[in-house]
Amino acid sequence: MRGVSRMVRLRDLARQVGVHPSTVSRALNGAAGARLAPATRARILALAAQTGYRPNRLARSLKTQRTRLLGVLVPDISNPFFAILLRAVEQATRAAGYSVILCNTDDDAEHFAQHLRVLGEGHVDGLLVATARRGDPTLALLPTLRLPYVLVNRRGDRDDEAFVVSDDAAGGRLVAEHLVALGHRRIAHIAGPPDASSTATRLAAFRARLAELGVPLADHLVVPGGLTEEAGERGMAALLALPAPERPTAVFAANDLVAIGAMAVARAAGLRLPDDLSVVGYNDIPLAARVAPTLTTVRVPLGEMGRRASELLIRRLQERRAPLDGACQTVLPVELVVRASTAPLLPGGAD
Amino acid sequence: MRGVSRMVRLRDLARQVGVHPSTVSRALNGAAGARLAPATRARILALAAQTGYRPNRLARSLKTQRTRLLGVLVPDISNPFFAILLRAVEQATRAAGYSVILCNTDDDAEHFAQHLRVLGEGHVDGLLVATARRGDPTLALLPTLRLPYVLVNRRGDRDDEAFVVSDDAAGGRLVAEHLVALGHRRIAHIAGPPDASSTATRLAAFRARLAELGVPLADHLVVPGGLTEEAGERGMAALLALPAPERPTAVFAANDLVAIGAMAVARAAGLRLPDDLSVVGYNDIPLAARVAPTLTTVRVPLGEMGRRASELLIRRLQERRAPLDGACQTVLPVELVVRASTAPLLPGGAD
DNA sequence: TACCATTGCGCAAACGATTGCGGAAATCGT
DNA sequence: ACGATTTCCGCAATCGTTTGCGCAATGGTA
Repeated sequence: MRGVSRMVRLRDLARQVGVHPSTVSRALNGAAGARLAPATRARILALAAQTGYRPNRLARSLKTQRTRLLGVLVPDISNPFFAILLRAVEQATRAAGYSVILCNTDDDAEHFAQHLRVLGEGHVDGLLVATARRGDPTLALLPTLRLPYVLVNRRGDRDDEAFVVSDDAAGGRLVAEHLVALGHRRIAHIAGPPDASSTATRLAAFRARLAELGVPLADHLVVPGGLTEEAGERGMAALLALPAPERPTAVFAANDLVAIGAMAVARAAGLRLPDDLSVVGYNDIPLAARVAPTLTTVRVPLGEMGRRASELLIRRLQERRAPLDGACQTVLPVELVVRASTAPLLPGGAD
Repeated sequence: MRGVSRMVRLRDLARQVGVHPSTVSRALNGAAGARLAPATRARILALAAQTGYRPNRLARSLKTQRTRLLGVLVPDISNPFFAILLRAVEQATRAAGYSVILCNTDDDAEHFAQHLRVLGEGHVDGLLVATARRGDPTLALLPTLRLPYVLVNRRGDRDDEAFVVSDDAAGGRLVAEHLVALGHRRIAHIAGPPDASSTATRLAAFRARLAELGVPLADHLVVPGGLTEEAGERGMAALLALPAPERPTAVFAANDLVAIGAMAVARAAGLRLPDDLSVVGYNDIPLAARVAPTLTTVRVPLGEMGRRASELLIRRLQERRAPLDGACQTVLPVELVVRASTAPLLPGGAD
């Protein structure tokens, strides 16, 4: 009705070849154990190729209950961290024959719930969730959709969920050790969202390791932040507002973007980096090696994380009702990358 | 079959209320001119709310031929430019009740064609294409899908296509004028893909304006590049390999990422920026204001572009077969943002 | 020739919604 | 109280596939 020539349907092929539609379906899908005369199959395939027949996915999906579409929920796609994660996910899922529906939540429960409502209406086979926040009641809606899902980068409240994350605790400890080894004693943190397991775990481990090393993290040197450059600016502004003797000599930022925002404000305030102030980021996005000074940070295997999560989800789609064994909960190792934004506390001090 | 309790269907509601499924459909869709007893409608709506009924989108889409899904094709989502564009698109389409299927093409014709094949199978209502490349034969597949589409950021070969782009010609001219005004005479360009209308148009206008100003662009100072930091590194390396007297005093990079890569290499080679070398980027991604030195660039209204393109596509979806009038081809203005990466040619020169 | 296996393919019922049409019931005017 | 309208809603077809079941040939064996 809508175009000049309607789309060619299975039924049309059947009529032209002179067989029943079901036969065409079997010929095209090469169903296992399809008892079908090679000659007929050949005639059908030839005509299909010639007419450029493409099966209607909607109809197929309605019947088979599988769409080969995956929903991916991320907080903010303009954040390079999630963009790179998404890229890896898209590549891995495409290789497996799936496409991706992108959902941006802005870390907002209402947006999250709204997306979940849409996704639950049957257009996706499974979910990849990078937006989990602990204690978020809307996260509990997830299991009610009866869709397989895998959490990525952030864990949720439950212990029986599939997830692929990186070792945030180890990352937090590495940063603590690095800064203390450089001689820093007044150390600050610009925090991420307190309810994201990734940033919360980092902070907890950072704090614990500092305490172990005899340099406890002062509460007033932990300022609230976020995941953006603006958050870094605000956080650093708060730290600079402290009386001079209380100001930190080193700052651990929730992520690289926050670190970059913080460095901009510090420099604008006349501080020399890293001499007057050491800054550490997190994630090692490509940019971290480009800013001046180049950023000391913790490398998270972003591509690996996206790929593993995608593969896990797809595996779980195939073997429905697979039990949740250890292979479904993955923690990937991280690595400290020392660059030019951190330096020993006292210039000239040997150790 | 698959869960404990099956999903509740239209038919189930009908049975419980004691009406025909078609009545339930009419009650829920509030069809215009739906003659329906308020009491029945109320009973149906109440039960629907109580059971948390959600219509099956696949079935609905099969019948109505509309999925409320849009395909978005971008070259590389990990490039902040496209990530930000995509974010704007996602926001605008969500507001209109559409979701987005993300397709990464890596500027590769084979990937593009592959995605197009999938998208043509009926899961999307329309396409937003940010990957157009002139002379690309696979781009000609686009109209064969019989799907409405809008090109964004890059134009194609045809004049009768809907598009929303920014004024690349004006951008190229602005950069030319800026650099010449600063006194530069040996000016280089690290090019983007020659078949992307955006970068090609910029270069052509840049070259033309330079010629008008009496500072023609030397062919050997136009080096091939790309859109990534690596491309910027390679491009700058090529320029630095020139004998010293031929080296440029200013470089216009295809985009901000390329500029950042180029600056890193230049600095590593011992050049002081901007004193020894001025660098101009393009797009004004958020990062451009964060690198050191902060980057002179051309601001492209990215959010506006994504929003306008989305709205245009959605409008064209609604009024099918709308003629392609002027409102379907939009060119958005750009603006030069002067920061610290460009400086007058001769330090101390008054003008 | 009769019988059984096997192969090839058609039939029809799904999947879960939407929608033009028409019949029955309610309402109205006289 | 009766015909003409109007209002409400059911019927059945449709969207384009997939798939269990079973009928008719075909081929092989006794």
